[in-house]
Amino acid sequence: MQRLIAHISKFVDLTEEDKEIILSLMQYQEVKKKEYLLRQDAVCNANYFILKGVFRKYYIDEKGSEQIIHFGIDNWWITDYDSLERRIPSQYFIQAVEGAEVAVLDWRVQEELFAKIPALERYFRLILQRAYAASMQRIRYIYDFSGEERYYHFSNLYPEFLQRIPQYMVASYLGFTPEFLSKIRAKKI
Amino acid sequence: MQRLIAHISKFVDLTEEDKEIILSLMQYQEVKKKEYLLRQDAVCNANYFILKGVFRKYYIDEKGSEQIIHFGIDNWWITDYDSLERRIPSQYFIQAVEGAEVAVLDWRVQEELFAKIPALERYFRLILQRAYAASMQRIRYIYDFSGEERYYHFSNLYPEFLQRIPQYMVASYLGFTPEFLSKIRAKKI
DNA sequence: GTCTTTTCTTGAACTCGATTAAGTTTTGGC
DNA sequence: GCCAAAACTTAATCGAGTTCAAGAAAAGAC
Repeated sequence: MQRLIAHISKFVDLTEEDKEIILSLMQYQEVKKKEYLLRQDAVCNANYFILKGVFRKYYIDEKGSEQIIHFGIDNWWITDYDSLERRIPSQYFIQAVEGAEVAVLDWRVQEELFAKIPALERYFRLILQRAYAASMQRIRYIYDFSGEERYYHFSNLYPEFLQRIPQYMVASYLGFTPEFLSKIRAKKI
Repeated sequence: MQRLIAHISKFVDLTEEDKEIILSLMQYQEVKKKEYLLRQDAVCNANYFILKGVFRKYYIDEKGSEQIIHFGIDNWWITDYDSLERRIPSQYFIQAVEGAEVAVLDWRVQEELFAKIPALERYFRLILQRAYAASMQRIRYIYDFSGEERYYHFSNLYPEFLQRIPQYMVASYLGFTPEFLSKIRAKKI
């Protein structure tokens, strides 16, 4: 849980008392591989800080196949903000790709925490700015580069990550079929 | 400027004094067609609330052509948060598509405003959540639907908007060529 | 009003990546 | 260690959308 405190401290100043309040109001939770933090049609009840592990956020598209829109890794928050804040059913699944540990911030506790520590409201504003910018960047990659280029870019940026998750998930995240990914890899070797 | 106050009030409670502070610290500005609020390589200095008009946020891609990643319309904020917050050169242009009016929140004033009115920090957190969710939704559309489907979806959602902006901008936003858009339209009629 | 610039259209050739339908390899449960 | 399930590969065919090039129409400028 110290990783969470360290992360928040990179963005805003916390007193010792603040840190204790945060630790007392958030839950540590272990998540097994393939376990879900959120399922489609359920209302999202918490924001999760990933202490360790990998999560994927996906939905079932028109054709009935899984489409990954986001990977959550160490030191990122993962949730469906739209469902969480507006208390509406989510369109997404959030599932552990490998065994993981998270810090859980329940939505009812969140308000209490913001009231006690206003700096946290700022922290989340900054986190969201970062997430939003990353999402814009993602759209850029989709538009600017071919599937092959996106794959090389991704594998250069996260080489170790590529080893940890199944290829069909990478293909889904990058927006093409597993068959096409096979073809790209065959070309290279 | 009352539209801005009305908008903020939809998300958080403001006292009369708060409203006065906001109005006193923000600038009203008229923007002519084709004028820029931000250019690539410049550091973004403000967040703009669109009172009236349409803006496009775009960049120059690898091949040297303009790629629109976002349209800003009435009652939305538009800026490059990454550049604004981290004080780094922007990758984007923000340009008025038609004559417009904006409320300007300078980055130096922003901190002052947050200090005086903590509710605003919350307001921007909520705005960003919404923008982030919209961006995710955008990625979904790109992955799930064909160019033709995206066009019909867009034209059903914003029929009047379609009349106001050149078609090549719509094509760029939807992620295909103007030629292809022409073909889609030819089919329909 | 005419002239220039901007925007839109049309058609032919081409390409990236999807689809389908095998077969192969790897992983995990017991 | 064995078997089933999950993950990956290969190859042929097909289609959505690009590219290039040229011309038509619309919108500003003076």
